Amino acid sequence: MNKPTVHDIAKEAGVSLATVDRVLNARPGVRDKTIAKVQAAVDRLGYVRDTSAANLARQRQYRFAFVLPEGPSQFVDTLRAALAEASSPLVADRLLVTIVTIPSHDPHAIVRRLRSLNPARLDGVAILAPETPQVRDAVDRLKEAGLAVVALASDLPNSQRDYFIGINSIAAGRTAGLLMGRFNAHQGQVIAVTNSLRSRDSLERRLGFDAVLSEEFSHLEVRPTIESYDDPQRMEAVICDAVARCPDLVGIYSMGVGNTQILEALRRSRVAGRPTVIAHELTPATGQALRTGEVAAVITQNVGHLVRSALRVLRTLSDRMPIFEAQERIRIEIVLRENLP
Amino acid sequence: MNKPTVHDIAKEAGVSLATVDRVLNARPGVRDKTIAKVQAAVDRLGYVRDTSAANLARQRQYRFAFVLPEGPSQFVDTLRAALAEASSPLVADRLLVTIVTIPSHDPHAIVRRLRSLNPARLDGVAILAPETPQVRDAVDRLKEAGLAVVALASDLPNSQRDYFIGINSIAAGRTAGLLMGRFNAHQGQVIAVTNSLRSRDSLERRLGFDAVLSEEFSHLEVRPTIESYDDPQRMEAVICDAVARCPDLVGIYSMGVGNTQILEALRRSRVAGRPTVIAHELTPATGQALRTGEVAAVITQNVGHLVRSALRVLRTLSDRMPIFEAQERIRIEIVLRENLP
DNA sequence: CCAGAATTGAGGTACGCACCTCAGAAAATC
DNA sequence: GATTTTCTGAGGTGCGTACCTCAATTCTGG
Repeated sequence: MNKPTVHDIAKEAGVSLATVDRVLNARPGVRDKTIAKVQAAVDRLGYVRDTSAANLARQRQYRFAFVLPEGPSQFVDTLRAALAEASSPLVADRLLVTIVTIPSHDPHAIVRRLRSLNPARLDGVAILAPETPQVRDAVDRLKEAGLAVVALASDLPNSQRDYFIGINSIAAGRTAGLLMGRFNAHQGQVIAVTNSLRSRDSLERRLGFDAVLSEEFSHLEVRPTIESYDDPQRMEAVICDAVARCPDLVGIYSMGVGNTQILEALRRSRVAGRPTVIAHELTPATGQALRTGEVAAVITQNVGHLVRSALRVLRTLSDRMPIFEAQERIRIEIVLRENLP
Repeated sequence: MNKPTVHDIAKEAGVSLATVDRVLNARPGVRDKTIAKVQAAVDRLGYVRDTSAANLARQRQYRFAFVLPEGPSQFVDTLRAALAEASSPLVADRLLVTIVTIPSHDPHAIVRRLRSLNPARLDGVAILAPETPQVRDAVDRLKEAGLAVVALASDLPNSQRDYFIGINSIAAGRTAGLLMGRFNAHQGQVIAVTNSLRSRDSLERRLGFDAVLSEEFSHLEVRPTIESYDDPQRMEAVICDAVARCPDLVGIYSMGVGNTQILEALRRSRVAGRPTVIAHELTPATGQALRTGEVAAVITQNVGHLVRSALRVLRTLSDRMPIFEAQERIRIEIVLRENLP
């Protein structure tokens, strides 16, 4: 009737509490036959460990670090905000989250920062960093120290990270491509803009975008990617130039950071016929642009889910429990003016 | 350094443990001045009640009922599945969920079922039911019995329900309208199909859909809604008829249940030029249709979030804690072939 | 069969909190 | 100032689990 406890298991299995405890917590010194007896009793009674009591008893603290790039980035800002929001209920849940800021572009500095993390004082790390060999090594070191490591938003596929929390960039690019194609029935040119194609995410988005356009929307011609290299002025100049060069520009695909500058440049250059702008990441700027109609669609991932999922996965990994994949899959969200959150 | 406990509060406030306990649990018999002292100590130390320990101590069980319509509905099926999926971690969290099935269309039977719920054995109820005066009354009765009540997926706006977990139907309809307009640059007719416009959700979706089309896409003409009244054969006949009548049909908007039948009818009637089909609710059938290209877009809500959000809200309400709105807002999701989960 | 090792049992303490009792202190009332 | 009423303190118990110790029992291999 009531929830069975360890005592019930002990009675049911005909062993002592100590043995049940040894089995449940995978402690050594129990014969296989006895383990089986206890397991059977657990199954029969449908015993589930009471996590509240367990956490209380073991004085468990989940100490996680979130490693996020510094610098003005609306995406990272929203991420930080989401993390801050999520952390009020955390305290009550024995979760201790620290945020570690890393420089955006200096791989060595990133690695220094990662090495400065004390694995003895930490149970898990969530990392949002560009993939470089140095970062991979640093991640592997954390893994070897026994920490749970998840990649956040941007995957580190060749590292030992336990899990990736985020969306598939190629699929995100394909989604953008599909929208661009469906939104533009007539032929014309599309330009794609990013901060830098060295970023794997931008590259993959572009790959997906191009693939869909060439498979299905051959009436649209995609120009080579314009890179701005973190320079707002350059961004503006290059965009104005490209716009001028394209006689029948129908679409602009903004693949990464710098949405604000792109929008600014567009406002100044006064393109005729209002090209379809599709951007990534829902931020205050892109949200506002959706409202005014300057941006037709935003492809994004819900940062709230991102953060909560990362916390759940880190906790599950720390407990060495199986991860419930379906719940952790972050969806590629399409935001239009009418379904702004 | 460490998390402060009630003992720390007692020391800090210069009172006994018993008094701290009285204040924290709002028990009577404490002078205002003393309450203030304890509050001050709580604030100063940043004390947060350890919910694990608290729940353990008070033997708390959250007993919730989910009231869901019976009958073959892919949406409700996925909802049930999501609920089943969500409930394995629940047991460990002192959550006890029962599912109550109600007939879809008989308001009196629904009410009988709702009345049969024993408020003494329940802490909260999540209800997915069509809004009728009888249902409203039943909800109000539950509220008066002290239960937490949330409306699931479909709101019960004029009842005393504490919260609505779901998406705004008008906005969902507007989103569908915007997509329909953007996907079809040329003029033509659009037909809208639903099971019944008596359902408030369908009605509101239609309102939103029409509003956007008439505001922005006047080149599209929306025909009066086709209703099928739960009859697959009728649905097919009516659709075939409508398709035949529309010389330049460019879009079909499926507002509610019956997506499978609509698709079936379309396959048979072999409409020329492949109209843009936009449907609601992501189910196995609509997902498959997205893959094959028969459906251009699906407007949906994530049932997993729906269920988890409902559970969170019910628990929060039972604890008489404030709800963190931003986290509970369910997004209107647009699913295309490329961002299928 | 016996020594040594491996396994098991009995019991305890602790975690942080809820809830209870009862005595004693402080305040309010007359 | 005496008496009632209202507050407060000290202490205890229990929730379900983790983790520890020590003794008792069972199992091995020789």
